[in-house]
Amino acid sequence: MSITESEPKRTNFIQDIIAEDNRSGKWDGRVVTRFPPEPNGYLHIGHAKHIYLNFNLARENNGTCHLRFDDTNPVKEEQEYIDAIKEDIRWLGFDWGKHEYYASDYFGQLYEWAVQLIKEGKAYVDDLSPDEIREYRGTLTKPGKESPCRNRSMEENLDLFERMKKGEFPDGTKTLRAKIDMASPNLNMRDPVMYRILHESHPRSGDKWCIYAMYDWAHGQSDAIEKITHSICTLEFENHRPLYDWFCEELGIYHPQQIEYARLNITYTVMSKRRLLQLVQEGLVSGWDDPRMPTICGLRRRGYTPEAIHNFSQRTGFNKFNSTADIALLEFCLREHLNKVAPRVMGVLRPLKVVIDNYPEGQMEELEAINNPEDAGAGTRKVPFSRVLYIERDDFMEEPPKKFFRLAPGREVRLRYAYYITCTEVIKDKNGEVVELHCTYDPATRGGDSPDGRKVKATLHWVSAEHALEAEVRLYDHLFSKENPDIVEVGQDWKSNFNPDSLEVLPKCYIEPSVKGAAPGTRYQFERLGYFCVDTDSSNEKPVFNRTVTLKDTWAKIAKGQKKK
RNA sequence: AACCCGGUCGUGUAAUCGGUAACACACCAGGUUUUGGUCCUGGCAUUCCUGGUUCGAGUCCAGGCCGGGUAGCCA
Repeated sequence: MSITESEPKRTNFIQDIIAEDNRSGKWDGRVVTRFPPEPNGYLHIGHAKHIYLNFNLARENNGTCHLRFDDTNPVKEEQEYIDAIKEDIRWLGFDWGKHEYYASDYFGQLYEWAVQLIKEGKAYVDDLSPDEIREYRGTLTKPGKESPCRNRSMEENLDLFERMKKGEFPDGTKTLRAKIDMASPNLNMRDPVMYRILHESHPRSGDKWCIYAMYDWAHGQSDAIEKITHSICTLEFENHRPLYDWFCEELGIYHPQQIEYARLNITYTVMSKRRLLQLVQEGLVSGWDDPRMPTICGLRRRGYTPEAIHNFSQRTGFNKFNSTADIALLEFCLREHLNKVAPRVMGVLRPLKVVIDNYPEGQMEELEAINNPEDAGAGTRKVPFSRVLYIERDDFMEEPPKKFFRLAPGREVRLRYAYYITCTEVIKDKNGEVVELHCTYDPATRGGDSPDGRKVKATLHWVSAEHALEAEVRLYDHLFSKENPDIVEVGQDWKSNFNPDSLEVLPKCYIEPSVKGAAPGTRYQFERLGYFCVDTDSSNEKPVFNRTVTLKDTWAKIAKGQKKK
């Protein structure tokens, strides 16, 4: 896979740890990482960054990266998500090869290890209810107290645990707990639950089990089974590390190193699975793959490239404190890549009819246009020109303010790759709205250059009315109107910051005919406007384009400044 | 004093043993240009505070301040 490297790759504290381990021979030079998603939802760009981290760390250190589904909670998990997750990782360009694993495949080993801990007096079956467990746990400032079941005999624990497994007890009536320390200042060490009873069919293990391991009991042990060297997770698991270490030590098994780093946050969006699910369920967006969503499938549909996401992952870096990346950086990474690979094309989003009065009626000629000035190998194409054209409404102003270089009455501009035209007449409807322009063209300027050296200050994109393709174009803006969606008026929640203008549908746009028949996912730059890609809703009868991201727009910035004054 | 982790330009990161605070985005100002795009040039922080060690501290020590995480039979 080619990743554009526009700046030297910076190091990070995790790579430093790996480099040191390789120097000291701690893992005999092995590097094995893993991406451990829970199949209970779709992946988002934060996951993409984690995937990028783990697969790259493995690749750059001659190691391997496993894909392991953390499927220990059958209540929430589904096969549908497993398939979608695999598709997303492949699209990002990573390959786990034969290393596809499931925590559910380890249920037997986990059970045996639990029996081992019971035999050693390090785990016990507890009869406390969920409420009682919470009460016995104590609080952040007060130690917990021991369960009356804590000192059951080893034989009784063994018998009870086996009967839990056999399904003799209803959900929630018993748990297996590690016997550690109810007074520990770390709540995770106050006899954490290892198994709960769940009479629930599992997507992979079916009805074989009715006791399911908790995260802390399953995750580290899965890492151990797979001989992971560096188990990388997010900051909120920092408090779990002592427990991660405790299980491996007490069991006397292979002991990977857990390393935590800060999860990704981005301005003007939300990132938690819970919130993304809420947006979908409450119909604020059309689905997980709504092009406004920061999900991988949403970004894909929007027209993002894997390379842009990789570069963004690299540039946001890896650290141990919370921060929020500017969405402008993501958009920069996107433009940077698209600028190099997206073919140029002309499309008019808000059409304004232009008649070239001195151009012969019924005549058509094909003008040569460059496909990508950044890529000489991309070649050229022919664009049809005729007497009636469309230009962008924004490219004409009857009373142009200072610094507006585009078309105005009496003014001459260039039509890209075509001719210089001069506006001679403005036609308005009864409301005073401009509906049509009449212009004259200079035949000597064919191709867009004036032989007499005359200069124009603007070059406009255009499309021949008769030859253009009619298309729907969907414009997207940030999902939320505030940089930090959590800043709200009293009594409101984050959803009150949802940006009502995040989607604008333009049902009747005109695109040059060369894009006809382009498959969904095909990306273009519509010159002077932005990058667009063919949506999955598109058909030959009705092409649909998504605006992936705008071009940088200096004029919009100036105009905004003028408006303020 | 619950415990754990952390604090470097507006934002995100870098600075190997203690040795001129660097890069990118954003922003501002210019240049080039048949995309007001791209590209090019320039501008923009004495590292949370206070003290200490040292010829020398973003880096080491002490105290403070501020931020995040943790009381699921979720992961």
